[in-house]
Amino acid sequence: MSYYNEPKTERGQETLNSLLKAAEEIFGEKGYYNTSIIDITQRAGVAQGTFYIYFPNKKAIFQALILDLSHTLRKEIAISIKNAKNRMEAERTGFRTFFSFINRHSDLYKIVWEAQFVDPDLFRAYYQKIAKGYSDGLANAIKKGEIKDLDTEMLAYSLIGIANFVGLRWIIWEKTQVPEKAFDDMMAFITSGMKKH
Amino acid sequence: MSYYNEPKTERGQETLNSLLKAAEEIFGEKGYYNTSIIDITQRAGVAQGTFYIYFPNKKAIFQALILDLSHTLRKEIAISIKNAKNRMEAERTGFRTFFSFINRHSDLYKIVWEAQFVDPDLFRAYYQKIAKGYSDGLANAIKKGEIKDLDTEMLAYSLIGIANFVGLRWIIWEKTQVPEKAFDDMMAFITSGMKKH
DNA sequence: ATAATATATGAATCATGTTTCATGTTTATT
DNA sequence: AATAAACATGAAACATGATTCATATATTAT
Repeated sequence: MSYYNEPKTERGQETLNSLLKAAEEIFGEKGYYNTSIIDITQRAGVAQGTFYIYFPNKKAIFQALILDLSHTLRKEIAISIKNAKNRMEAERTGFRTFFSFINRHSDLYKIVWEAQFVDPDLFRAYYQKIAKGYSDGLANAIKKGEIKDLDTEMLAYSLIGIANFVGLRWIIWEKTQVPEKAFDDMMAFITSGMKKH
Repeated sequence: MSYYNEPKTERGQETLNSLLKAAEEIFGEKGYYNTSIIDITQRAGVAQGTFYIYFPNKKAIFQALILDLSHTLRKEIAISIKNAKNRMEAERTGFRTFFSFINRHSDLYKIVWEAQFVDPDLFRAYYQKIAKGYSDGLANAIKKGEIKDLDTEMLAYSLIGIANFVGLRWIIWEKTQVPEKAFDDMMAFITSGMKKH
């Protein structure tokens, strides 16, 4: 299931890429509703009509971006925590990767949040998929006795919430890294919240 | 500083109230950008032009709603935690009040999140104000030795993040209360994350 | 080289929505 | 009761932007 028309030639693929790249940039800058097809095609360097060769409508390119983001982010985090020795180490590495990711893609961070208004079901699916993977990892850690036996779904959403709002405070608003002291304290808070006795 | 023209008569005050109420409902249902002035005036039962007697433009009524929400929510939480015996009890009560509030105002919950795209500065100010009050309360608890000495701003944003995403998962998406087991586990997580040794 | 397919163009077509304004009605003031 | 100030109306002016389409060019297959 794809939100765009698969190009059959090299040239077509390049045009599609230009459109996606332009859309990502401008949606990140001005938001979905303040972005016009003209904005996108102009930055991509193609005519207005060309847009509709690849996408049936404006919403479709937004949806395509969300899917792409979701995939890239989850993959990047999964790879980064692959070799963690235990759950606590996985959490620390996962948070680092997430912050690094939104640092490099602050435009996509905004895109995901706006999805709540452009396509609520997709927004929900996005977080549900992340939360599902998170929950499973936590359930595993509980089985191994690495952390307390708490409701894993609640825990997943809590940790996602922490990541999002701490990221919002420093990376999105301040355009800086999360200060080391804040990061360490955050991990201390999470760690003692989850660890046994 | 106000975003609307103060009515001088009883009749004017009623019309203003109708407009605000209608806007709150429709913004919550369809989002800011999918709501037209016609939608608002129709539901309020007044003519299109009447809107501009009270608000200079569409954005202004949205901003007025945010300010109103911000004020009501902070006040409600402040009152609810006034008589808490200690910080942990204040947290538990504060979370309960927050969830109850968004349960009664799920439309306003959506309005605040959309503010990020309609008026980013106002969105930021909204959370900064909440975070500031939260931080101060936490700093006080640290001084009293009730909780660990952690970066209070980080802690404030983390707790706001937890509340928002757990609320999103159950109250907004599922339209139910947060299950008791999840709520208790959430408080257990937060409590052991903050308490000393 | 020719036909078939894919890609590209941009002006025209729809569709919508914000804001203004000339005019009329209601309420408060004297 | 007369006058001024507030409030209300809805059609017109103004602005924008998504989508379609007839036409043209480029690429691939035969």
